[in-house]
This record gives sequence, C-alpha cells and structure tokens, in this order.
Amino acid sequence: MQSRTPASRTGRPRSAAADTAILAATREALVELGWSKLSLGDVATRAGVAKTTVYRRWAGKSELVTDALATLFDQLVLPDLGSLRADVEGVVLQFAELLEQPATKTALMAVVAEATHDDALRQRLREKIVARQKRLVVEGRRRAQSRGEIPPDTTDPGPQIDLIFDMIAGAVVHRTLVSCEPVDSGWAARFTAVLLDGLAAAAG
Amino acid sequence: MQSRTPASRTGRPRSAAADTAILAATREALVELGWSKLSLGDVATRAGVAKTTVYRRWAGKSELVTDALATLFDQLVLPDLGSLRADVEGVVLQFAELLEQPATKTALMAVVAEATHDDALRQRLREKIVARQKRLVVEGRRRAQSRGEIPPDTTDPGPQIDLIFDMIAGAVVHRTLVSCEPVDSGWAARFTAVLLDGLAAAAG
DNA sequence: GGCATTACGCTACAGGTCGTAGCGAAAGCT
DNA sequence: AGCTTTCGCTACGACCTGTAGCGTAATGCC
Repeated sequence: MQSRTPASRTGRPRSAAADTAILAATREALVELGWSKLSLGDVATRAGVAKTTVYRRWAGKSELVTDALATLFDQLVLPDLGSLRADVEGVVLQFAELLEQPATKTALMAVVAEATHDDALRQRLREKIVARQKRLVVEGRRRAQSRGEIPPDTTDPGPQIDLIFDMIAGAVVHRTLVSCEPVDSGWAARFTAVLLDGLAAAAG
Repeated sequence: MQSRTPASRTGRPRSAAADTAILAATREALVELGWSKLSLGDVATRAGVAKTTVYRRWAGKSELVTDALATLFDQLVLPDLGSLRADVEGVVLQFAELLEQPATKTALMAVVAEATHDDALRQRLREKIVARQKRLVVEGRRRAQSRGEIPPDTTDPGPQIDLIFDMIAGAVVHRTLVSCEPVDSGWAARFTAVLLDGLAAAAG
C-alpha cells in the first residue's frame, strides 16, 4: 500500500493502526473539505498521528487519496442474480450507490484529474482501480456463457470486455458526476436494455 | 463569463483582451502544472496582468478553470455526414480528439471533482458544459428524424436524450481518461454499432 | 475641457499549507 | 542489554491565498 516495503525485519514496525486511521481520516476529510482544501496536516490531526508520520508513508496527496479510494472500491462484488440482465442491472445500481458516497465521487475524479499529467499516478490508478473492476465484466460474461445466454468466445474477448467496461462505468460515472442525475432502477433498466440489445445485435 | 456584469456604463471598461489572455494562460498553465499546482498568481504572470485583476473577475480557481474549459468545449460542432451512424461516429471521434488535449482532460476532471462538494460550481458546470453540449444529441436526433432513419417523437424525448448523452460522453471520457486507451475509428465504429442497435431494439 | 467613476498595475500583508530537518522517546528484534 | 526503526513533537523557509491601499489610466457625462 505504501510506496515501499523494503523487507526490513529489524527495528520498530510501522503501526498498522496508523495506516487505517490515516486512510479513514482521509476519506472523512475529503467529504468535508473536498480535494483542493484537503491538507495532509489536517488529515494527520484527524487520524491522531503526527504530520511527519503521514509523509513517511505517502509521497503526497495524490497517492494517499488513491489508496483511500482503493479501500472504497473493494466493497464492490458481483452477486449472482440468475440472469445476465439482472446481473448487469445489479452491478450498475451497486456501482451507482458507491459513487453516491461523497468520498468516492470526490476522490475518483480528483485522482483521475491528477493522473492526466502524472505517469506514476496513472499507473497506480490503473492497477488499483481499473484492473480490479474489469474482473466484474469478465466474471459476468463467464456466468452468462455457462448459463447459455451468450455464445462462448470464438475470438479474443479483450476488446469486447474493454468496450463493455467503458460503456457501463462511463455511463454511470457520467450520469452521476457530470450530469448530476440519479441512477435509479428505471434508468438502470433502460441503460441495460440498450447495452445488451446492442451487444446482441452487433454480434449477430 | 465573469461573476457579475452589473450593467455599469460609466468608468473605465474592463479589458476584453485581459479576459482572453487570462483564459489562455489558464489553459497553458493547466497543461504544464496540472490542477493542484496551478496558482492564480502564476496565471496572472503568464497573462501579463496583475494578480488582483484575476481576483476581480473570478472568485477562485474553480470558476476560472470552468470558464477556460467552456471555451474548449465550444469548439465542438456536429457536421452532417449523411447518416445517423456517420454522425455519431463523427461526434465520438471529435469528442475524443478534444479530450486528447491535455488542457481539456485535466480541467474537466478537476472541475467535476470540485463540483462534487460545491453546489454553485456544479450549477456553473451544468450550465456552461452539460446543457450546451446536449445540443449535439438534440441536433443529431432531429436530423435523423428528417432523414426518416428514426421515427418522430411520440413521448417526451428528454429521458432518451439524457440516456444517449450519458452513454456517448461517458464511454468516451471513461475510455480516454480512466482506462487510458485511445479512441480510434475501430472503437468508435464498434461503440456506435452497439449504441444504435441497442436503441433501435429497445424502441421496437 | 473638467469631473466622477471604474479598471488597472503594483506593493505589501497576514494567514495557511507544504515538505523537511532535528530531537528525544518508544517499540520491536537478536 | 544493544541495535534499529518508528513515533510524536517542534521548528523552519518557501510558497500560495485573498485582501487592502496607492497612484495612474481610460471612459462616460456634464
């Protein structure tokens, strides 16, 4: 999680409680203050640690918020609801619910913004967020294939997975954070219908 | 563009050249520094104006960057390419090209991030970016209807327009800025096929 | 032309944040 | 015990913020 874990065995170990306290304080401060007014000194005070302790573990605000964000995305799971359509609607609503949390929306957009001009941060974002969420698409496809709802892969499914991932995540993020409209069950049903019907028609 | 235009007729008028210079300097500084390291004092120096002049016109960093961003989005047009499919592919590629510009991607994400906890900024964003660009969807639908490609409206087209807008803009933004993959003509064609086939199937 | 009004550039300022350095004390391992 | 590393704390220079005051420049009105 931190920038380095040099396999040092001697000396006083770092407090694991401090890690969780700092990440929790970061999420809390993000909700109250937003990205631009979030200061690492304030985070340290909230977490009950010294400011220097924060700087010893994270290089800056971007890295700290990225890790705080990763703990939020770990909540996502893919429940088996019995059909592809129900699974997609379920993950859409679940993802929207996650993005409703103030800490999630603020942190995600701010980190993406910083990542546009920071290669290391972009790499960190792809590893800890994007790659993890793509597994939901892979798993949903695998279930649908085992149910016989969609045919098995004949070609490389990679581009198809990327397209589905960007369409689902992009639409939910855009509606929630840019258009600022709620993702309710009605919207989720209409979106899922367009997506699945379009995929079926484009494949056949 | 600025916060107030009190219809004052007497006194020295504000320099329009200063406006454009400040906005251009903002876009330039955003590319070099990113959001978090962008300072208004630096923008003023780049624009060749005093720092106080910037503060007289914009309340803060968020408002300034939002206006700088709006000037970029106003470049978007909807060329008539003869068919709905070609029009959609054209606007997808054009939007992707706009998002390839470093100033656009940085500014858009940063403003969205700040808007998650700033009601006034969110309102500004909706007025100057979202509402303005929805015109592209409305215009594209109107053209397709006049060509007979899609039936005329029978119910309120508002939700349909919102869904299309979020799906197009969301997918392009997500692929470009979060997944960090290029939007080339192949991806645009596959995305457009899924979208239009899905809309046709869901309507019929 | 003279006058009021407003914007401009410039300087200065208090307040806050940043990121680092140094110190002694605490906590673990051998 | 002795060694090593982290911990909390304080202090520091540097930078950015947003405002105030000053004299000057540009415009409209009389």
